[in-house]
Amino acid sequence: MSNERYNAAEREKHWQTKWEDADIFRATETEDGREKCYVLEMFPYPSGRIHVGHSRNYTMGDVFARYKRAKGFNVLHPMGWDAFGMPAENAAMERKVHPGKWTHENIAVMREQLKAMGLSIDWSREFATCDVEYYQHQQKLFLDLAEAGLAYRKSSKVNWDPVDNTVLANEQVIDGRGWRSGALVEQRELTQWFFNITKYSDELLDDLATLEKWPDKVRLMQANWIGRSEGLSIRWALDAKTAPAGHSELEVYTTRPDTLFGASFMAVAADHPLAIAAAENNAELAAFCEECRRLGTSATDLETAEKQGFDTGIRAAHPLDPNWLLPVYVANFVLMDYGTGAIFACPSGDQRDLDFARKYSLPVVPVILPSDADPARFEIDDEAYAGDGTMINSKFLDGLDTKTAFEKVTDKLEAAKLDGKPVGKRQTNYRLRDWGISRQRYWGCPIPMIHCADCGVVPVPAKDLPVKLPDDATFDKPGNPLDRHPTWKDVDCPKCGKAARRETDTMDTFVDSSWYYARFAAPSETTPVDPIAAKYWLPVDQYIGGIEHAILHLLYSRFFFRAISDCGHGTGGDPNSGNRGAREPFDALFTQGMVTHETYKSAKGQWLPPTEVKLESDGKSRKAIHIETGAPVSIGGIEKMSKSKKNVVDLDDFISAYGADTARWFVLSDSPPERDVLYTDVGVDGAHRFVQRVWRQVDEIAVLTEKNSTGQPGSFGDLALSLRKATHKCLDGVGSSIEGLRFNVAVAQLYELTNTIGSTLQKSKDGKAGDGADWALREAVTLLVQMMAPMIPHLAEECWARLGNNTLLANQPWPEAERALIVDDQITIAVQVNGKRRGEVTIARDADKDAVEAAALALEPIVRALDGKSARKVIVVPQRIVNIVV
RNA sequence: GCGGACGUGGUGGAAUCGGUAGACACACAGGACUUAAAAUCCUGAGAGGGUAACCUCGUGCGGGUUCAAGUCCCGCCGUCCGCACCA
Repeated sequence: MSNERYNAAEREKHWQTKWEDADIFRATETEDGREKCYVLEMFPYPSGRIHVGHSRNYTMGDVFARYKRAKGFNVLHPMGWDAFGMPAENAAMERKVHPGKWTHENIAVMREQLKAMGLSIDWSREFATCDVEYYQHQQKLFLDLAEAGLAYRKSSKVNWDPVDNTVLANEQVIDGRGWRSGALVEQRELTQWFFNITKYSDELLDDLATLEKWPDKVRLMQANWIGRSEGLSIRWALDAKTAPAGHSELEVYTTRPDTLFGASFMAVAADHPLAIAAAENNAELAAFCEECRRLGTSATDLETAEKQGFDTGIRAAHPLDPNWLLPVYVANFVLMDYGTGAIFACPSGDQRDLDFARKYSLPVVPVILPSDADPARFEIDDEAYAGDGTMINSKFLDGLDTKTAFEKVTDKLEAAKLDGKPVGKRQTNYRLRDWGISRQRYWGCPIPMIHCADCGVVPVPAKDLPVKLPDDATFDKPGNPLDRHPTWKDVDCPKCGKAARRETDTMDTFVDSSWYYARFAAPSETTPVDPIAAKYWLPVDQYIGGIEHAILHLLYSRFFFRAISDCGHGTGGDPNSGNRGAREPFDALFTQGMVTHETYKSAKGQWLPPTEVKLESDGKSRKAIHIETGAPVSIGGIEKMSKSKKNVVDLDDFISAYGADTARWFVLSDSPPERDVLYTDVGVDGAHRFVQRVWRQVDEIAVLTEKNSTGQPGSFGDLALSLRKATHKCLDGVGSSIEGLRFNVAVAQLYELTNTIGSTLQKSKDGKAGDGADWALREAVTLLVQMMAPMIPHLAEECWARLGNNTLLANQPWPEAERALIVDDQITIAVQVNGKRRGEVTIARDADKDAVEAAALALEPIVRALDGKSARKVIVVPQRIVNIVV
């Protein structure tokens, strides 16, 4: 017995080189007879280094890709870099390093880290979105979208830092102040580029139903995000005595016209034209509107802020009762972006309206009676009732149900006239807004447009692409480096030839990630998306990434792929014919959980990395001290591994200590993949022990069986047979677990088989194993190694070789389980009395109900539990359970 | 604030369709091997009661549906994710 320890560091490198030399992970260009399978993990932002937290996503994708390859699929498993973005520009400002240099250095490090994990990636297709070879195509896509009217300019709000004179991202606004300057942030209007995603609202919503391999929760979140609603727009006449000049009506959108008799006030956004007009000669109101603008642009801030309003003094006439005048407020919770930027409020039916009404002592009239409420006693206290019911206090609607009332009011208001036009109009509304893609930053894809004083906005002619980022930009101060570059924006107008200026906005990085998966199909093509390759490879068969992308990235990608397809860049469909090609980019989606880790803080409140902390335990409580200073360290909460909290375990450190296989095994073990997994040293030790244990086991069995490795014996003893059954059941189970991405279950099944092999091996060594045991052992470890191969591929190769094979395991087909060994003729099912388990019966698998019932009733514990009483009813679910009801 | 999810032993979790709750692992305890330790191997264990056979309770909390609920429904509590310029 050799029994040497498996040297992961050395052997992993060895097998990675073998795979690379054999070039086995390179995908074919197109069709090769096999069924295709495109496996993709959301590509990383090159932030610096890869930590164990990142590695989980890639490991999962890799297990799936390797498994599918073994199952005979033509697998495409590429990798690239989502390489534009703010951190590079921040690094440039802080460390005086060019964003491109910083990014490419990070990529170089991270590429090596990913390679050290032994991923089955086709590296020949790698690209970074910040390279002109990629973004030039994105510029072409932009031009085509603009041509098709899908990219356009309009005014919208940004967070403005008045000290740094720069636009801030939402995450750069902390408690209403700029993160660098500390200045109070204000909203400012800028003309910016937008993609017309709302044109696709209905398609994006309706097609969610076809995404059967997406998690329901993601589909639901997207549906709510799009937020299609059927409602009514209503024009309210303004009281001429109180309205500002030129304003005679106020249009609101509502999904609940049935509650119109519960209306108690109107509210408009601070930027609503009526608010602006009213503020002109009302300084207090103007100040209030200014205050609303100071909240910045983030929805979280706007909606969690205390509800505040200001009475404009304007009064609006109720559309169903011209003598009923309602006050018009400016309210900080009404958003200009949604509907018409104005609402009528029914406090009894909407919590936000109710809170507001209570605060400003406005009337609260209940108009809907819940079906289970007592009409005499029903009243609204501090909880609004938004559900359905019977109309009350609503004149001609009284007694109707909510839906009928909706129809009746709607019909009436559609027929009613104000200034000769209908008061009400049925309208489908969406919460989804067009996608603003302009960023006033350097490190992004330049928008290929030119501003000419005479010709207006002129697209850069396709022949003049790419519009390259200048290398000699300066990053010493805030603001847009493209805008202040001395010469870059100077260009001649392509139309009239006069001096003009380039667009200095760059694109949102979400644009980069909205089509990269299509580029992977043919990453060197001269057109953005090669229709032949795309038609073959798309859609992505299995997409894997974090749940945090459930809405934006995935929705943008679904939109962008449709939009570019409709401009002729998709999978070869013809937008004008019935065949529009593939519409959805991702056929199956899996959202994986994060790797979490404890956090540590010094007495001064600084985050400390785990490497600088020593943990001590006296069995009951745990203490942490700072290794260098010996100072006490407070142990904080368990949070997602992130650079900012420093609770990361570097992948290089991990691999040099334990090897890539241990890392892979660890992140797959225990936690279900869609849930978070907690990183602990003891958990890692456990994973590492397993890797070593498998190696020992294979080594021992190889030694034990190499002398007598004869053909399959004619008969097997009980022990050999039960090992064979365990092995083939495991094979069946692991296959379907990987297929269903239930990696933690696959891991448990492999542990179980290893345990069975271990005990059989022990008996064999003791000479008590009986007929065929050695052969069964060899079969078991051989299949074990093949099953482990997708998860811990290096060790599997090593074991494969140790078992005498001179082929690469990565090229072997997935083994087939023997059906006869999987199905038992005898099964054990539980027997309950009144739902409580009182015994179990072992019976032929195909026994009929009567036989099962008879056997169950004859069981000694059942007879005892029945205690002479006769069964009232016996429920027999074949192959599942017997329940005797007395 | 709005939208979405999750909650099972000391710990991570399993239970694929409403059908034996706690697979598998970690930690722990006892034993074997060893001069000793490490490593390895074996055994034990949800809680409570009982010499034992066995009994009772038990999947965040409170209700409900069902022969049967971790699983379905209603309400509550807690944690996490997203909210449009972080990626």
